[in-house]
Amino acid sequence: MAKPRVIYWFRTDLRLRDSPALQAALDLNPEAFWPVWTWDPHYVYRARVGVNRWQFLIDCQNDVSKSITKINKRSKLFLMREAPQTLFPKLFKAWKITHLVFEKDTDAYARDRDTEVMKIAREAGVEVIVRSGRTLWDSDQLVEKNHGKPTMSISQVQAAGPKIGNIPRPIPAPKSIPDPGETNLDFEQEQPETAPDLNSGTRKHGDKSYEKISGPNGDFSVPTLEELGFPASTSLHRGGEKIALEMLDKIIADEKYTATFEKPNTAPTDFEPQATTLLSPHLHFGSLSIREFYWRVQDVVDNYSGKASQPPVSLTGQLLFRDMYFGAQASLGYSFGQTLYNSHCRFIPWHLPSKVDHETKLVTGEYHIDSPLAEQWFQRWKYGRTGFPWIDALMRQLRTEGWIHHLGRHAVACFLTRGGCYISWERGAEVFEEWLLDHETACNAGNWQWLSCTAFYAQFYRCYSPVAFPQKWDKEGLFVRRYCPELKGLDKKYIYEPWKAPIQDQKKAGVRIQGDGEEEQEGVYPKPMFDFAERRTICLDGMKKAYGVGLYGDDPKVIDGTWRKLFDDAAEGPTEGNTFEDAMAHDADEGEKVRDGLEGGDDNDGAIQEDETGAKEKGGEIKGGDAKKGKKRKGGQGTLDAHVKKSKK
DNA sequence: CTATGGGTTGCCTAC
DNA sequence: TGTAGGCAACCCATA
Repeated sequence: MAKPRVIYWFRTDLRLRDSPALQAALDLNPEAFWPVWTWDPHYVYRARVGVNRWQFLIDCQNDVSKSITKINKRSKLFLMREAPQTLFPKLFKAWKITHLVFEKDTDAYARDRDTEVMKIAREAGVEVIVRSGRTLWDSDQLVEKNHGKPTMSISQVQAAGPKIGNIPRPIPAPKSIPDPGETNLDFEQEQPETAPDLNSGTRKHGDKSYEKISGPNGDFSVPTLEELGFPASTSLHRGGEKIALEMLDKIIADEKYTATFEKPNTAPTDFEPQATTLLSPHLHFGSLSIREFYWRVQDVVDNYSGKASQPPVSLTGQLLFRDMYFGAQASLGYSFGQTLYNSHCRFIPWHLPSKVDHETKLVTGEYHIDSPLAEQWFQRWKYGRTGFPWIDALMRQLRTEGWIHHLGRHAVACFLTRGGCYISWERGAEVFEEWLLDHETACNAGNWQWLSCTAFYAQFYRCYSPVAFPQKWDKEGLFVRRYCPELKGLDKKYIYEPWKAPIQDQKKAGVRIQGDGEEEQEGVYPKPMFDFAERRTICLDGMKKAYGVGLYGDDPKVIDGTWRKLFDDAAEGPTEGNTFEDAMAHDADEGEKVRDGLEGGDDNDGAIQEDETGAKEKGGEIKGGDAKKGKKRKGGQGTLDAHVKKSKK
């Protein structure tokens, strides 16, 4: 019998140490062994990936490639610029492959992709070996032990996990890797569908990564940002297994930190160094094994002489949350990443709701601009120009460095959704998806649902203040001064509410608090975009109302638009509730028309119609007639006074 | 069935 | 400077 000819398919497991799937591949004792990465157009064009995360991925790929070459100088990571679904059938044949091995991935798209690849392999007579390794416990098993239901609380994970068994100890990196076989390719490269390209806004020129299947030099090398058309990374956080293990070593060496870590007591305002581990991007790309992290920490905890912290606040507790979100996603699939058709996500009539294709039941990637004012708030939030320094500093840190502290994420997420703007959590999740180095679909969607009180968490009356919360950690405002340098000279008395600084103080500090942040101006910081206390009250009322109505994303009333009957106009959000009698008539239509009907857009197309550039900055346009028109049309949407009065009755 | 306590990470005021 | 209780009130697991 011929010896195995094996492709090991790297995906979110960019490491050599503690990779159960890689070990399984090597255990086949292959005659020829190709470590492969497929440059999937779905990731390149259809996922939101900012330049910093591209760099991190490339770092990880280069590092794993180097590590392979170190063990066998004839081998490396063979990066092929084509979708796996079309590449593999050709590759199986050309290289006479007998086995395909990879780590299990429960992301919704990954499942579809892998199902297709497994079918292709079966047809080609190639044996597929899949090993779980991305989470503490296999997510499907976790769901099974949770009575077949998505894991929606940490106590469920703590009950279900141990029923599967103990968390395995990490296995060492392989000491040898067999030679690859031939690497000639005598087939054509399938050209990808490049549109829509969700990353076109970041590219400075067109993507060149599909010009040749083996790369510009024909050596299967890892792409460069230049090849992808992106500018240079702006983050100092770097990827790769080597770096990840060094970081872990450093953390573990500090026994007290490791054993007594309590997440809620770490300061979100700390920078250089940050208060948490910064290992999350490595867990995402797999440059660090989750079991490696778990056991290195657990061993310190077990040997600690003092009082160690416990899950869920401890370091290992953080990993449980990750498994919880993975379990929820494994069970709910695509719907976990959106509100509509999500059986476990509460329906709240947020502003800027996602557009949904009712045939596929999936969000389209676009959204309805039901309120120009909300859109303006959203843009100001995204680019760190809200006029609230704590929020702006965090958003600027996120954009330039790709990472913010977990509690900082709480602050900006609460502010955008239930505690300020009343904008859909899905808008915020998209921004995080683009900018976070550690973006993990399951964790991102889960945490946004948590913070917006649509799932996992329900105490919506606990609301983060953009002034009081950072005061708890950083009275001097050092964090704000670092990321909003125009406020550097301001007295600490005003650092979180600069609009209160008298004009003399502003002059002394060399900053003027004026304008709406639409355009950046040297020495100018915008006024706050709303009165936070007022907005907090309005949002709280809206949440109370929506909780009372009690709809979830898969409710027929949510899908067909009749949810409006259950809301009145006192509820914040584009409800136009029971005063909008004709809305139902429009909703009888199918598909996109349903959502269009929901707009109640009859005579105001100019004000509410979004266009291709809708998500981009609109300059002064919003502020002009449109904003006024929107306000008027919504009758209370932007009229804070009316809402405040109503909320006080 | 109801009652009760807990839930990784709120804010404010009083002592 | 730290802590307790009120605030208004959510869901869920358990008894």
